[in-house]
Amino acid sequence: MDRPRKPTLDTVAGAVGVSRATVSNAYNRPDQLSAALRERILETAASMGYAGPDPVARSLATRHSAAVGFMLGQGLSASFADAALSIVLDGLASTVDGHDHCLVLMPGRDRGGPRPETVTRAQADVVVAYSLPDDAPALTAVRARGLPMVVIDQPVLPNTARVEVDDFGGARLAASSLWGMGHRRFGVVTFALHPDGHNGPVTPERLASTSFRVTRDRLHGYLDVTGTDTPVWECARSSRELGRAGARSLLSSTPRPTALLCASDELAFGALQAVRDLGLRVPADVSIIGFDDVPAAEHADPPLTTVRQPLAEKGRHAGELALRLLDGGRPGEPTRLPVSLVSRDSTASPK
Amino acid sequence: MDRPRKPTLDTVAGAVGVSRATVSNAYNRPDQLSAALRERILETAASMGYAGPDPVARSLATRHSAAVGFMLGQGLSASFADAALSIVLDGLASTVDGHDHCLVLMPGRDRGGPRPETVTRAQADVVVAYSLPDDAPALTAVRARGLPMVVIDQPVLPNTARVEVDDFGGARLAASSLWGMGHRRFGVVTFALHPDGHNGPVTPERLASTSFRVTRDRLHGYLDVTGTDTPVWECARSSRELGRAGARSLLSSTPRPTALLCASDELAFGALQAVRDLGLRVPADVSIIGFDDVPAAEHADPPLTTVRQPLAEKGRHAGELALRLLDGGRPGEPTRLPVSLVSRDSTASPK
DNA sequence: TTGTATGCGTTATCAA
DNA sequence: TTGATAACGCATACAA
Repeated sequence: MDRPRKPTLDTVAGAVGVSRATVSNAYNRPDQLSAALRERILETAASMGYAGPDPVARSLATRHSAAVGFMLGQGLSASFADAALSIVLDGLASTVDGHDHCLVLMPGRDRGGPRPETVTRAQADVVVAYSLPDDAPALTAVRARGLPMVVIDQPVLPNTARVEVDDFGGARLAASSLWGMGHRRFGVVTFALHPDGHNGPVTPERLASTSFRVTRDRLHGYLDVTGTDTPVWECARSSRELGRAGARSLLSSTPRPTALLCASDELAFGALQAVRDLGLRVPADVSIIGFDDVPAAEHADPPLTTVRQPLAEKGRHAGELALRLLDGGRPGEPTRLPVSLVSRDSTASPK
Repeated sequence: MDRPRKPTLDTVAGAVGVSRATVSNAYNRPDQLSAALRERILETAASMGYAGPDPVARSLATRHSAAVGFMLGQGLSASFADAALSIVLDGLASTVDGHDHCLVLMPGRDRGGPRPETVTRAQADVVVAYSLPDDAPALTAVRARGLPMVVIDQPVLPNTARVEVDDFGGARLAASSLWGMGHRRFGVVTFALHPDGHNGPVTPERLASTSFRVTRDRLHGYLDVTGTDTPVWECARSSRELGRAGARSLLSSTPRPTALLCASDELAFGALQAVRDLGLRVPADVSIIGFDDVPAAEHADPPLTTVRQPLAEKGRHAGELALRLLDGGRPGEPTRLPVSLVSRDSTASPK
């Protein structure tokens, strides 16, 4: 009743009448043996139901698993609305897959990233950390294993490869454009300052101790031009729904802001909806500006003015960095990808 | 200049003055040695920078890699635009992570699923296939490796574990509800019938040879009620934008349909937008109905009437099934999760 | 062009 | 409670 044991290199070697090494070469170094022999080996291997060298055994022998780990701050469903993550991940996955590497997912459990045990047990040669809080335990676990790491966006770690964008500059760009149009009363809708699930107005104390660099930089970029007394609403996640609620709250204050600066497009989409909810119009009554330039921004109603960052490029570059680290490359200086303002129809001069 | 070799079980065993087996037990079978010794081992291990047993070596010895592979039909960016995938994936990831298993991503390259080589080299004990076309090469690769597999939704494979919903029944439910309200002129917006990237009206020939079971069932469920002469528009992917374009086309025919049946919520969101584009109103001028009941459906403008399927549950169940297969369980009969109609404000009787 | 020998870092069986 | 020892399935210098 016990099924036949799976064939191994040895099995097929025996069947063909050659040594194990030769069969191994047939798969990994075709130039090391005659085409005829190779053909014969592959054929009988197939007929025996041998699907090629076992990946795990190969990994042990070569001492690399041909996999890159991907750690993210939240669960997958929390990020379902966040197109930015999807695009980055897609860029990363393509790059990695193109070099015959797998992507091992390590989603965040609590809000602070993956469990340390998950990291400890994952078979990966290198890890890409996506937008983790400064003190994520998973980071310590990666260090403990001595795995090379590249971080996307945050946190800022000494001597660690990183790819990021100029969040401060981008935010400043957005705010300046609004200021230049004549806006003087602003509201800011931001995503999390801390991984504690808070939704609501931001107090100065909370602002002073953010544990997300990206949030910090974008916020400071905005406030740098609008003034530190600008009301800020914090959303626990970057979601349309939370953005809608935040914007609604901001817009119900008197005097009403004439422009809303949003830390992400997703939040801005919510803000767009909030303006509609209140019977107002964009940009006639309220200007809305986003950050990221996800594909939907162009098709929003009205098309969203936003700060463009090269998302796919970010993922691709992180992948290349990771692969280079595997090749013994040094972390080097962080790569800073360019941002730019994309002016569409959600902003205009105030009446 | 060569860095010191990483410590192994042997290294710490030597340092503590015990055998390799004992150190192994310290990590895997705490009850097999005295607490004191264990403590001492763990301590010196930490001081030597040993982060625990190497995952790859462990996998070779135990003969399972503690990872489940996840194959999907498209690239990540295309798929993640669809909240349904994210939610399913989240359910799967939680389940799997809760049992100390990793998730290895195998995104589709071409439209037919992951590359076979990707599957061949992936370290996973079991694979879950998400909504692949009937003839995906990746499926053959999984078979060749003799890996157990559970498929979500499609394709239907003999003797293979599967979790699905009653797509035909759900679609019928939706159409019947509209019919009951008095609608007689319908349009259908569907996602891909074939993995060939086609966008446009569906001919009877194309309809007759769909390679996606889910599409087939939902479509037939709709047409079963509305009649086979109902115009159908096919979108290459389930995206808001494509749905918008399709709906716009359908709505510009004369006489205009009074109701649009969409194969997914994402397509329905696009349809909602299309109605607005044309200066019409939902549901006064056109009724819209979706499928899935993603979270955004409830917050759409207006809130979307749709067919609810338990997405997270689908992912969780697939995860449990996969884990059970690993435990030597038999595939068993496919699990069919229930669907139900959620009536909200995007449907009403025609004027 | 092919074969031999050894190492990769564990787990697991069995004996002490 | 602890320690030898044999798998696990493969890659790779090196020798033939």
